[in-house]
Formats: sequence, C-alpha cells, structure tokens
Amino acid sequence: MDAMDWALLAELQADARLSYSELSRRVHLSAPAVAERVRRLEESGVITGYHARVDPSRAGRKVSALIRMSCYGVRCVLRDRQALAWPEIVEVHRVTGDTCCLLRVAATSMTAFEELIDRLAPYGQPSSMMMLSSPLPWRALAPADE
Amino acid sequence: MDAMDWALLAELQADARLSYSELSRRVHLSAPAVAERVRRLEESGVITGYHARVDPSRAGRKVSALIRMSCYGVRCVLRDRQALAWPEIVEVHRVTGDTCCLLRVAATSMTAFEELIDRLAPYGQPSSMMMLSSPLPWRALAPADE
DNA sequence: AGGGCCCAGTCCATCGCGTCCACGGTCACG
DNA sequence: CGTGACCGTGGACGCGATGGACTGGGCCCT
Repeated sequence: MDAMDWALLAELQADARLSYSELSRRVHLSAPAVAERVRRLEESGVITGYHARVDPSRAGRKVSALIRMSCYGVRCVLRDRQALAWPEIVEVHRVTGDTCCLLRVAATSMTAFEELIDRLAPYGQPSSMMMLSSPLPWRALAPADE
Repeated sequence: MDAMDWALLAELQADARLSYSELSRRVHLSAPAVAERVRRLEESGVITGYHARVDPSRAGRKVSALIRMSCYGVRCVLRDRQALAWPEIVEVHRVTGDTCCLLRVAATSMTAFEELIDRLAPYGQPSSMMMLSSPLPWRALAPADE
C-alpha cells in the first residue's frame, strides 16, 4: 500500500473501466506492472469489486429511503433470509444505538414504499428517513495519512 | 430499457470490468450491439459511473459509522463546503425526519472518529451509529416489475 | 565488502478485444 | 407495396492485455 497503489485506487474508484494501458499512462508505470499491482490489491481484499452505479430514479425507483429498525428480541430482519431477499432493500447494515439495523431501500413509488413498511412493521417499529438530494453521493477513499 | 438492457445492467453492476465481448457472450448479442446499448445507458444517465469498491478497514479506516445531524437553522453541514471536504466523510445525504442530513464516515481509529465528532458538534447534535457487520452490503438494482 | 537472492519493473511478442464501417432484416408509415 | 429508420451482424484494422525473459536495486548472510 504505497503511493502508487493509492494512485491506482484513486483512478479505479473514479472510473473502474479504465484500461491497464490508460492507467499505466496516468501513474507512469508499465502496463504489466499496473496489472500486477491491481491483481494484488484485489487478492488482498483491498478492492472488493467493480460495480456500475445505476441512478435509481432513472431505473424506475422513484422513492429512496433509509429505514432504522428497532427489532424486538430475536425476531429481526437481519436473520430473516426471506426479508433480506426483498428487492426494494438494497443495503442492510447492523449498527449500534437504539436501532438494531439500518436499511437502504429503493421503491418504485410511494405506495410501493408504504407497502414495504407494512411488511417490515412485524419485525419492529420502522423509522423512515426519505432520501432527498445528496450533496456528496460518494467519495473515493484516500490514504489515511495526517 | 428492455430486458436486454436490464441483463447488461445486472452484469455491469456485478462486475463493471467485464469486456464487451464477454458481455456479448453472456447476453447473446454481438459486441458492437452491446457497446452501443451500454453507451446509450450511460448517455441517458441510467448508468452514472463505474467504481472500484474499496474495503475501508483494509484501507486503514477501521471505524465506520453513520451520523445523523440535527442542525440548528441555517448553520448546517450541508452548506459548509469546508466540512464536506473532510476526508473522513464519504457520503452525505439530505433526509426527512428529525434529522436534516445523514453522514457516512470512515475514520482511521476511534480517536480520529471522536475528533471528527468534536468538529461536527458545532453544526448540531451528531447522533452516531457505529457500523458493525453488513448482512447485505449492496444489491444490484433489478427491473421494478411486479 | 562482496556475492547471491528476491522482488518489482521493463521490454517484447502474441493473441484477443474494441471500434469503425458497410450491409441486411424488420417494422411503421405513407 | 415501396421506403426510411432503427437495430443488429460480420469483417477488418489497430490497440490493449498478457505471459515470458531479462534487468536493476535492496537486503541478508557470510
């Protein structure tokens, strides 16, 4: 994890489809060397994958929200594989605090969202935060120096 | 946005570095046709980008959290460009509810995280949810049919 | 201090892939 | 029934990916 690795990570976080030869030009290294470094970053688990990002609203999911779940005892969304398979749910994170887990959901419409809330309610009170704009939708991870 | 487009979206959300010829094999289309369809998906804004995903903990960010901010009046993190530039903050979303925005942060250590909380406090009470495991770190958007 | 080892990068050659172009099938419409 | 637009196919060409052989620098051991 030297400066060269971080330069490659910066490029690939910004555009995962860059070719090795283009990467090699940007970081001033030969293409095979770049390929070798990227392979190592993948194998060591630093890079977990490459993903196209899709705009939910342009893909027919007009309503996005974050839902905090405060589940009662063992009955938790986290452990219900069937609930985790619901396609509206796009992320599930276990968190600390007065809520056991946090869901990120993308529903087709407000009525579809309401119907999802009804399905979630049996697991514990869902507390919804509707997502409005995102001043910072994402940021690339940079070297954690100081 | 027909079934072929969704098949391409599914493949590219799972692995953004697939070559056009590999894509063409998987969706049973010729490579130029695939390239043309992908180009249209990009231009129409359905695909917003391709990004390598980096494991924060393996990249030296051991502490991840979601922070709900309840800002006082106009003084809000959302409007402070300097605050938005802090490298620990990796996502900022405006949401509804008793909190004006939600931050996703990745700090190097608990002490660095504590220091971030101190910097955020002037904007309004930060309410932190430390991220534990993620039963569903992400899911690809699928066609919203019924 | 010298010798040898290992890691990482470069160079080169081959093969496969991306991209452009011309062509053809299909459908809607006049 | 002819025509144009759209979308996909196939071929050709140039670039990129990939594996192997070689080289230079750092490090340890003697």
